[in-house]
Amino acid sequence: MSARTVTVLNVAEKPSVARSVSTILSRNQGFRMREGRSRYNKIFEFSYSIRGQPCNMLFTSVTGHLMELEFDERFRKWHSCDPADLYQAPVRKSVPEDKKDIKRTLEEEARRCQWLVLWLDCDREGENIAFEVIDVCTMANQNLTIKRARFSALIDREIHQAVQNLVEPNKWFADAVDARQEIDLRIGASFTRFQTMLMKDAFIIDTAPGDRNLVLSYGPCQFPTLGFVVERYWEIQAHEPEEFWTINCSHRSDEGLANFNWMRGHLFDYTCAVVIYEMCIEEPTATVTDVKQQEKLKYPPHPLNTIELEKRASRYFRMSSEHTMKVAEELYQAGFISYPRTETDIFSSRTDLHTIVQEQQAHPEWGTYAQRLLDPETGLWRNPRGGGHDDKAHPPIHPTKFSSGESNWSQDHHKLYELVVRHFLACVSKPAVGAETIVEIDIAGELFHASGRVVLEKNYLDVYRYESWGGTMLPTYTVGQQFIPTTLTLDSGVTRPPPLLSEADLLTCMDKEGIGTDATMHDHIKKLLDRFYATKDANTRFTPTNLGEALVMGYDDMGYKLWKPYLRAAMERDMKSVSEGTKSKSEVLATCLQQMKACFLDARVNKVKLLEAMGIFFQRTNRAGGDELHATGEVVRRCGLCQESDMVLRKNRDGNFMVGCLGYPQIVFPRRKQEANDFGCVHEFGFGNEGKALEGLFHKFYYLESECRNAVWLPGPVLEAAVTSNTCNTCTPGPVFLIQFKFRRLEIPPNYSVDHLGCIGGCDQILTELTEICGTGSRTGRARGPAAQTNNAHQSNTRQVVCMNCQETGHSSNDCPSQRNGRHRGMNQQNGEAAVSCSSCGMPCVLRTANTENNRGRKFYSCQSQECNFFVWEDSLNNGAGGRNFTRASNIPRANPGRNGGRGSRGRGRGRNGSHAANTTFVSATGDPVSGRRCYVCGDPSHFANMCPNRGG
DNA sequence: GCAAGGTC
Repeated sequence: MSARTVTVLNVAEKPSVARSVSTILSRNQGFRMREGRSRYNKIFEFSYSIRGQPCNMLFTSVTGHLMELEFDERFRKWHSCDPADLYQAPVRKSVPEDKKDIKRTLEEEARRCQWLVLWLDCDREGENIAFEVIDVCTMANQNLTIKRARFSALIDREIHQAVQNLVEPNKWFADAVDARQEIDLRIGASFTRFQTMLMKDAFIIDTAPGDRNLVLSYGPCQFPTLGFVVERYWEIQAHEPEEFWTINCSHRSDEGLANFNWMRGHLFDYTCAVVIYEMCIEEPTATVTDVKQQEKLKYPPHPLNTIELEKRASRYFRMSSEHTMKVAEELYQAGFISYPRTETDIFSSRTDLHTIVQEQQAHPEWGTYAQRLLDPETGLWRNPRGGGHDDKAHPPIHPTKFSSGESNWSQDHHKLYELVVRHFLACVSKPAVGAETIVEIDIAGELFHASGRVVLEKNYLDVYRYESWGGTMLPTYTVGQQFIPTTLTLDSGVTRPPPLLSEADLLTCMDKEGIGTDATMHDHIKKLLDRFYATKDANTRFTPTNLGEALVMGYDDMGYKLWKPYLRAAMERDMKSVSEGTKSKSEVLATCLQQMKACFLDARVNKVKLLEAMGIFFQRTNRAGGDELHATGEVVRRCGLCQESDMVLRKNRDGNFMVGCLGYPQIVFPRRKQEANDFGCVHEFGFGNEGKALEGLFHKFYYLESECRNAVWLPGPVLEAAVTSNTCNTCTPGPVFLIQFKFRRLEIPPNYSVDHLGCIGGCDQILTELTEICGTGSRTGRARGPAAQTNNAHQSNTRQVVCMNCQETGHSSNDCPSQRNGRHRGMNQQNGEAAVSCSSCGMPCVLRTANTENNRGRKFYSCQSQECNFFVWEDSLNNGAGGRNFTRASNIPRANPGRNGGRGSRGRGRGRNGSHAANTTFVSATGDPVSGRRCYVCGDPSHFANMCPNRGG
């Protein structure tokens, strides 16, 4: 070896890269391979010349991060410190036991070298690993010259270019990761310890039966992932089914059948739909007004990256993302597919796509397609389009070796390899071509359209059998042509809630909000299942468990969005600033940790919210842990209503006090019946009889059998309240224990004392006055999630007030809709607004405001009589609703008059029957009684669901 | 017993 020769230690992020780069750089003379201390990380040796400098190259690798961040020894045990201390506890990086052999290899080789060249992946994590390697190597040899190789693909030109243009390692990139690691560790450990220790002993957590090592973990990625699942679940719970109507038309001719859809889509206003429908059937001749013909293309998917692979495997094969990655990793290790952890969905122009296709020509199933693809005469080839993502490190996932199946492959290996190959062949293929025809017709001024499609060229669809593009033939129509429809029907339907999130949906949410990386998303999803926060059904759809829902609810009640993706997004922005040098690592760490510590301390002060949320779903133990809640409450008196249970003093989640009966239904399950039965719940509140027709669509509610809803709400300004041993001399039946109150000074009139020893038995004038002046702390529940604005089914999970007027939950007697309407009516009369009498029964009508999706804010009059169904839109009285005559329509039974109350409408407004129905008959354009779908409750074609005699009330 | 990120 020449005296001028330097020995260079090269380190890659993984063994495969060390081998690939060594292969490329030693192309002329080859390399020698020898063992290192770690069985996976071999050492490759070869000669090379860097900018004229002869080098003896040693090439080895690590396996991802070499070091781990951890707390100092004395903070590691859970009970060693207050979790809040974890925001300042010293942390240090060290090499864990299972990486010690790699460290020894690096140390030994570094001692022999003059240069260290870092070949870690060119992203922030890679840069951070580079500095871990530098740490280890410089400890062994302080005289090393340190350089970084920048490369974006493992191809000859790129690698040679990288080694001839070595640069300095980027400390900013590494700093960003250091900050991320430290924040993740401190937040994760503090919240996890806090919530686990708080709740594990306080509740019987039957969601995780028999799991003694139950950990209620919190993490900046896993919690927002859970948040997505819970939010969708709440959205479904909050959904109010709304009935709508649509007019359908079909026409059968010699050439076949055409189904025409109403251009208005559907209407929620039944009256309006009927009026239009009647106009159509009175004048049913259809005139063709337009015939459009156009060519449509269906494009193949973009080249495959990790998230797409996971999503498609989940969609096509119901494979979990975690399992997909395991199988993909094995296929990669065996050389059949390219590196499976990649963001890239565009092929580099240097990739030899044709060669990859050529290899697949021998396959019995798709070989012929590959042959056609390579034949220029077919014109099937098309250079792939990218989706705009490039991690600059790895190409899209593609086949790297031909296989018609290996003997050691499982079904899933076969499926996944096939998906990778078919996807690859698809994205180098031409799009499918179809001819689309749209025919528009006019019936009595109403427009309808029908469309048909003929697939002219399947192209990529021939190989990508996971996708289809249905064709429907349409008879020929010409503009001006007239015909009488074969059927013309008014059909009803109901709006449906969105489905539970599927695994593919969840990945989309995470990707969109930047939760996790493509290599870790599946881990976070799996963590939800491992921690018993969510379950996954056979359709890969996720439902939160009671535990998952309670945790999210608890933090939500505190007002924290810790379960939302915002925290992670903010952290990600900070990391970016650090990597760009606009903020320093210490600056970001200081501000972020300060904020998070404040948040942590506040959460701890408000831990009662978490305990209360847990208390909704889980039974308490007698052990320590949320004793702050006074869970059982202090007994004030025997309940005079049920005469079975005690009434106890309680503080609700908003900090308001009440004295409630212990017989109050503690468990309210918006869940499956079986679950309810297990808890002895027999009362069912659902959707009346139509619930049968909607079974599976909506959740019902089950209450405990021996329930008592007796409650006395205390004045809102109560700051503190404690039951004393003094009893009231006047109230019976006794004893009624007196309560020592402390009121908030600013919230009560000046002539009242802040301290008061009071009685809730009815004798206490001061309590009565303060309640009248200041109101109580009762509430009607909150909206959760975007869909919860109108009415929130979720509130049924919380302890609810029972209205003394209508005996329904969801509002107090102060807020009872029936009372409210009464008040409105009074106000209207005071204001001199026109009062309307029912044209059907003569009773006065109440002016109400609609709260349905399509008519929110619109005013309508509704007959006060519960036996009558009359209703009319206010604006239709004034202007005739755009010229249409509604006089007749108002005699037609209304669609959903009680809708303004949502679930609370049961009982009221359900007294309608078919009394008005006889006036309206439904016939097709041909004069026959209409056929097809009608009432969705009983299926009878003679009426709609709103008139169904089977519909409950 | 805690996080998330690498990778085997």
